[in-house]
Amino acid sequence: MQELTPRQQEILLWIRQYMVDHGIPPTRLALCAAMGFRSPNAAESHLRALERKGAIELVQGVSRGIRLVEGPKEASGLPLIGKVAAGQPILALAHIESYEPIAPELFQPVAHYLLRVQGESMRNAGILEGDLVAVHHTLIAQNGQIVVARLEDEVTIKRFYRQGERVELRPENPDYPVIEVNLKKHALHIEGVMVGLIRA
Amino acid sequence: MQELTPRQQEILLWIRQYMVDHGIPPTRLALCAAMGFRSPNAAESHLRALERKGAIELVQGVSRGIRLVEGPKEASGLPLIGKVAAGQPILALAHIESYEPIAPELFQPVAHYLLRVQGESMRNAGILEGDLVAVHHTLIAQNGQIVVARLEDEVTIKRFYRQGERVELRPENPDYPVIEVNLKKHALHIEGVMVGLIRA
DNA sequence: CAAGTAACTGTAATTATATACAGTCAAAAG
DNA sequence: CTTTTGACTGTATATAATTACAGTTACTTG
Repeated sequence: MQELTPRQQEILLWIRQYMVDHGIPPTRLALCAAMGFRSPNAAESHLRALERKGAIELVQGVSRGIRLVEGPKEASGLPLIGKVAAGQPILALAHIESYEPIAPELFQPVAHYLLRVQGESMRNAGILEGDLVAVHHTLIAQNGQIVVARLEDEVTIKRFYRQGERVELRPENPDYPVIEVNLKKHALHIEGVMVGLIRA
Repeated sequence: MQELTPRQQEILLWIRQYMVDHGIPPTRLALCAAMGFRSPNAAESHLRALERKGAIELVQGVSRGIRLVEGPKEASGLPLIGKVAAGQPILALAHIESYEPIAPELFQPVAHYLLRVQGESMRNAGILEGDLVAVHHTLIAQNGQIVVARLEDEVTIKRFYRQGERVELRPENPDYPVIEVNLKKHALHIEGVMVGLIRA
């Protein structure tokens, strides 16, 4: 799909909303009225442009023959992140293993991606190996929150505690060590906080 | 919605399919052609009957102004079961607290309902208080499976072990007792097995 | 500057579509 | 038996809706 002008984008959004509200696509006259045009031909013109740019499909000679071009499957699920390459953003396309049919809004705050748990370091928090952790992307965490942290090139899920320049990434399993980080010496990035879990 | 005749049901299904295939509702002429009518008025007639019976809504004077009356939300989610009354089936309407926007097929085998976990008896299995357990309805369980069991009037989630007439419902937390049941003396019903978990 | 695109106005013709009106026949229920 | 409902036929009319054709103005790019 090609780049849309602001006006075209506005019209596309309006069409989408109309379909949500009414259950059918709009007519040219409806679009004309909504956009304040004085001629239905302006509406027709815009629809033709949106079709040319690949945003919609028009069915010739069919009343309300407007189809939104569906986005790819990622529009309706959560990406499951696999191996994260050093230095790359976590949501880089190359890291996405699959999309899971899970509504992001199931979680609060909304989830942005899923990570598969490896190991049993968080077992006592009810987080088992193989579970999918739902993560809300944020750069800031509160003490006590379970975070996705990137330490050097390692991505890990731990409970976060910070005091000044000192950070502790605590496991929820006594068999695992606390990871202590001096922020003056080591790079530590918060990638997000855990907002939920799926065991499937 | 009132009872539909077989022909009306057939037409309703056809309308639904048309909308899936074309992204818009059908015209009377389209329905007429599909059903082999010689007059569009037969189509109109059926639509009127479907409207009267509450299966669709017709928008007067609007081309393709046909709306399927949405089924209740249960069509697209999993029921969350609340308090189960003695002697009543678990999926009785009165037990359903809400529907959660979770695809049943996320789990394998497919989930039929959700139960909220109460207490910490299954903590060491990563099942915490407040979690939603996804349950596949079945009357038969294997040893070692986590089941939803009904003992007298109590519904409980435990790990199932059976030997002859003796059943153990084992917690996953040493602070809780094993429940031993003699099937000759007490009624025990398996309501389903756990197939997944959601923490949201 | 010319050409192309975007964003419209204006008008009318053509086609799509819903609906009105009149009717028949069959089956079921009271 | 009568009435009602279901399931259609038949025809025509009125309205909804798309689209064609002609145009203007503003902005951007080569």
